Amino acid sequence: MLHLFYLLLKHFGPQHWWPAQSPFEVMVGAVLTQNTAWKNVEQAIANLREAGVLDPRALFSVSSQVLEELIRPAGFYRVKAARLRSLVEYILDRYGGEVELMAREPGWLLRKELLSIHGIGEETADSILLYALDKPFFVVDTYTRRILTRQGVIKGREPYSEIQRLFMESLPADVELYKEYHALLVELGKRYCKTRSPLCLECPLYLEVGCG
DNA sequence: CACCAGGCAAGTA
DNA sequence: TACTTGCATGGT
Repeated sequence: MLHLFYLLLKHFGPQHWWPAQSPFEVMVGAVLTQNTAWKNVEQAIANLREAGVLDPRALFSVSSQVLEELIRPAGFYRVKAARLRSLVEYILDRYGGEVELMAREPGWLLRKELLSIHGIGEETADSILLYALDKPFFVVDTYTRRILTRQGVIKGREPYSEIQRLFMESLPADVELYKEYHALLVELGKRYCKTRSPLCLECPLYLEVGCG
């Protein structure tokens, strides 16, 4: 697993994810990017910033209809508005809206709490834990699954937890490593492993490790 | 025109 | 546990 990381790092260079100005913005982005191109999320976040609602209290204070219009470019805007509300409500109730306070809790506890929020599944929870709160949880997304399947490392139908364990049990629990690794997998996936084409001859790893 | 994007929940068997 | 469907905009 580390070998693949160094291969990707050498080829693509550091990705310095996640683009955001605050941990809360990362959380919002994590929800908005669910099954959605990041480009669309950028516009939605820009709208939220212009409206001055990129903090828990302000976001909770706007009406659902206004919120929906602000995030419309990110798609699924009705369900996502409700999901953002659920997330923000949790941060306000449990931590008084203070993300810094939240970040002091142990990761295993936060993960359990995040997963209990309606609209936050495993990938979104881990994205928040890793990129917003600096907790060492590896993020498994569709690209990760696709790339590992093509590498022959997994069969493809394994549950999320199993794939996550594969990384976390073979890598040191290093936040920066996890951040960079996931970002690199997404970069590889976006550029060379789109759709279900069985071969990707353009793939830089094709010759080196047989990314077919 | 079809297909995809940094998922999740609810329903069905 | 393992599929299937709805959610929706914007880019290729």
